[in-house]
Amino acid sequence: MKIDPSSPADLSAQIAKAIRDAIISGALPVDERLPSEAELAEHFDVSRPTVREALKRLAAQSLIRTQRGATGGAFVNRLKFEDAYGQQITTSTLLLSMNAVSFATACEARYALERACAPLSAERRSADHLATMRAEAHRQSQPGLTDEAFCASDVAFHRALVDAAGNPVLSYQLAGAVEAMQPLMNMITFSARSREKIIGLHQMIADAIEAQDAVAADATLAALATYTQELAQGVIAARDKAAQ
Amino acid sequence: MKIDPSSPADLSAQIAKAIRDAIISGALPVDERLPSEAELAEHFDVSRPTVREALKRLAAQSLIRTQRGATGGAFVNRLKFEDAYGQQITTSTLLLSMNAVSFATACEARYALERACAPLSAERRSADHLATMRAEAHRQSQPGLTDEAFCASDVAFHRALVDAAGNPVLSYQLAGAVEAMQPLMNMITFSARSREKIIGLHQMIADAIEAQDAVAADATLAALATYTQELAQGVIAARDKAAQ
DNA sequence: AGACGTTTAATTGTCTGACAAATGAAAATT
DNA sequence: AATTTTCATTTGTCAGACAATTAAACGTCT
Repeated sequence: MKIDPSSPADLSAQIAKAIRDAIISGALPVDERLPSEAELAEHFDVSRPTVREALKRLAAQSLIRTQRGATGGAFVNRLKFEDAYGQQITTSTLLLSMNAVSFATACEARYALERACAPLSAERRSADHLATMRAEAHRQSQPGLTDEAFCASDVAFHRALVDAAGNPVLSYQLAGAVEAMQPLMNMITFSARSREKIIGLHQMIADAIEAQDAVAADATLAALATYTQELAQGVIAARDKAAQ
Repeated sequence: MKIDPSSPADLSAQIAKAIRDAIISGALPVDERLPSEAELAEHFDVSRPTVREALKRLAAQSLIRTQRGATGGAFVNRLKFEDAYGQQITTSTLLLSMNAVSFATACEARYALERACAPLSAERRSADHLATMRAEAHRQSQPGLTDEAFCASDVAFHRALVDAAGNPVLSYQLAGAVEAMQPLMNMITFSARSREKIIGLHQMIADAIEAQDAVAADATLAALATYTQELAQGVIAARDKAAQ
């Protein structure tokens, strides 16, 4: 293969793209061993450091893994949902923080997505997921909980709700949406009363899921979305007032 | 700063993580210039190639951009929705193809997500988005269209439907779900009759969105989901039969 | 012959030093 | 003052070397 040396892009970026395309197209199947760095360098007519930079780019996307030793090398990595979660969360978090995405926009997206899988969760919920939801709701009611811990438990609750749908693709898609919201949620100071109301809604959601009542679950999620927006608006209004 | 040389992880991975954490935490704001490669090498007590491998990892995630020249260097990149789309699509596509995700699972996730934003699309649709949907529906009715072109137009139609919700976070989340489905959809051979039915449903969706009728849009999307699953089941059944 | 230690070859990880290319700033020239 | 030239800085690339790791091949002893 040849690489265009007159292209404006870095050689390592071009090589990474070539290998990435081969992986996506299926030309390089999972667990296939790539040629050694020395062979790749000769093949693309570049030096080994350049090849290594390309491989590191792919490793950063979890597309390959490397192993040292006699039978080592770079192998096409089976992308796990777990790996994809991490990347999704990093990307989503940065997208929200770097693009001045409003709380309202992010919150709307989050609850729209959650409501999408609520009917499926109601239909398929296992005892495990229900137990997790109950446990988190109970944790949230404990006194002395910091706002951060409350938010973390909130994320765990909603994560269980989403996982209950039993669709890994949905879980993966929503992981970013829910977890990326946490830094924004952490800005909210929860009063005892607002916590009480949220916990009450959480319990209602758990009840609806347990009863396999999709309509009730959807309605309660909608109420939670509305209430969360109200809380945030209060915080924003107070902050704006203080800024004056 | 110091890097643990006894850690099992590569030095470049550790350095990349340190810088990535600094970006995520906000310690390194957008457009901030990182120290030069030579300075980073001295700072982390490693060689320049090692620093470069770390920077390439970050560049692969669009976290930094680099520029040559006197005032060049590596800068913290403002992550654009556009960049995030690309990564999302790549990741989602590979997740589906590498993990033997069934068509049913992927399809369910896709339509669940789409139905989540249909009410918002109905409420906020602009003339632009409606025009795109109409144009794609019309393109789909043209004779002589290959299955691939039909699928591509299908993606464009649904993309417009999602974008009509006017929520960039939702658009970003759904881009992966919809586009990653395309390779799976391309496996389906569309008969003239099935195309006709799909186009009819598309037109009904466009009508509902235009009329701002969220309920009708949701119902039609549900019908489309069911029909798509039926088509796929037919293909799978035929394939299994041929395999015997 | 079989179990166990040793050597060896292959491969990635890291370092050093060097040069090319780009680029903006400073200096020189018109 | 405007333009050109020079220069310093920084990234991009290369060549070569050595260390670390690993599994297979080889020998040795029982």
